[in-house]
Amino acid sequence: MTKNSFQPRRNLAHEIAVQLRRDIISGTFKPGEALAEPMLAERFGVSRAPVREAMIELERAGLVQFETTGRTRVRTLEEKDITEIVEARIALEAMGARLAAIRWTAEDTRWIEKSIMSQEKAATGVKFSQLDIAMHEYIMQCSGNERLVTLWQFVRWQFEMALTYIHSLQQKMAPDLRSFSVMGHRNVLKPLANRQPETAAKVMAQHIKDSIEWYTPEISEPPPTAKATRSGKRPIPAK
Amino acid sequence: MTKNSFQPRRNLAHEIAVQLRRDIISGTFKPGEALAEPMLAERFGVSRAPVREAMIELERAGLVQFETTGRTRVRTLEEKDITEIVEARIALEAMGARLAAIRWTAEDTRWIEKSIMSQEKAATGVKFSQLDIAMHEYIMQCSGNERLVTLWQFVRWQFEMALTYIHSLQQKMAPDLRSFSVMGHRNVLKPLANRQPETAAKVMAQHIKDSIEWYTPEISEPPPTAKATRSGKRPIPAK
DNA sequence: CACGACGAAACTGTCGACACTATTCTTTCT
DNA sequence: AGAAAGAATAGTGTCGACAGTTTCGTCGTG
Repeated sequence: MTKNSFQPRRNLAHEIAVQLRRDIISGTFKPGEALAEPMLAERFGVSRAPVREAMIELERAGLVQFETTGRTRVRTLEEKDITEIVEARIALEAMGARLAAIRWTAEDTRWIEKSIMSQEKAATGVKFSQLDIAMHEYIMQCSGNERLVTLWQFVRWQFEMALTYIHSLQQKMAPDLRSFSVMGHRNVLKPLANRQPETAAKVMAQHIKDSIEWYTPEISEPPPTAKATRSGKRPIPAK
Repeated sequence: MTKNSFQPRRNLAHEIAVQLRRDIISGTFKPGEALAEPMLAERFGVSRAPVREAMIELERAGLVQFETTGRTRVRTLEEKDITEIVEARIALEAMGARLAAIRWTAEDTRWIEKSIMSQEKAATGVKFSQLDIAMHEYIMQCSGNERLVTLWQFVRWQFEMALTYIHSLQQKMAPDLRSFSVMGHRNVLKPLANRQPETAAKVMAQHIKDSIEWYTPEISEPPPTAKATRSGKRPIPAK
């Protein structure tokens, strides 16, 4: 695997961005919710400057959106957004798999096999998703294309946020979904290990398309409107 | 064509980012060159705050890079970078063409035909490239996937920057290169107009791959090292 | 002459302040 | 009571300042 040489600034702003990203993905801040700079500054115990920079970093990751007035809100998630995210994932990961197949090593195979074994043992849907995403990330990095990985990261976080709003994953995972996904992963590994770029691309695209078929029917909860989530000042959780 | 609903903050920072992007793409600031915030603040007649935000926006577009110390430099361009950019373009634009073919309209066909006619009349390589990129952008927006377009924009600016360092484009365009490119565009239009997604994706990928084959042999100038460009305080050009 | 240490200059990260604008609440009039 | 107008509250955009750190230039020494 080729290492990704991208290194973000290691300043306060980045730390806050990481923390805030976690909060958004985990649902602490809900879609449509306003993110006021003074509020966040107090929450993290810093001034507004680093918060502002963190906002920009999150906007680029597609987790928040700026209004024309300058206000920032957590990005809302609708049917169309899921479609877009998946289409973007397919575009990037198909190419990622294609390139990864070219440079694939025996060590990479071992890594994936180990990951698949962990996936089979994952107790919850959440845990499984984490392992799933980690595996996809590994393959992307095997592509050796730093830019492709960077672009993928943006989609990845949006995807993780979407997963939070898919109910079924929050509970114990359906055995058939798990075995289906694992089978998909085995199918992906095969052309990679055999160094068949075109097949790897095709199988990866199909795998992503398939796995989302299992999820989407479950996206029942309509994203709460901004008004609904803002009503009543939510107490600021302790840092 | 579906309109892209993304709207950036319309503040000073964004204006500076746009201007600075132009300066980098046009070669006013050269790869490896340090971009000090006070210097840019003076150049644009603003304080450091908007400049800082502009830097983050440019970093996301891949035009500048942060060092671990916090310094910002114009991103360097090497052989590998061109490869990465092209691979990313293929990934995104193949998917873009695939989706665009689904929603393609007669109006879109007219737009492209008009663009191709302009391309045939373009006097310089630079002008041709602009029309070329505009056409690719149009197709991306026809995909109807806002996220795909956003991701593509990042690669696009890096690609434009790379073009600046391809000498042949700066001069009068070789007739055979032009007719070759135009033919490629006609080939792309066909499956789009016929609404053949898979063919459109394949042809678009091939077209990008082909057109870069014509360029790359010309990338002879090694990117100047940071040291070379920093020697002697370059006078700040008037705004 | 090369090289390392020291001091000066420059740059970044963060903060608090202020003007201006958007939003919310209150009051008044129909 | 409902709507419109105005006041108060909250938030954004930008600035200048300061501490800490890096970088650059210079001087002294082997």
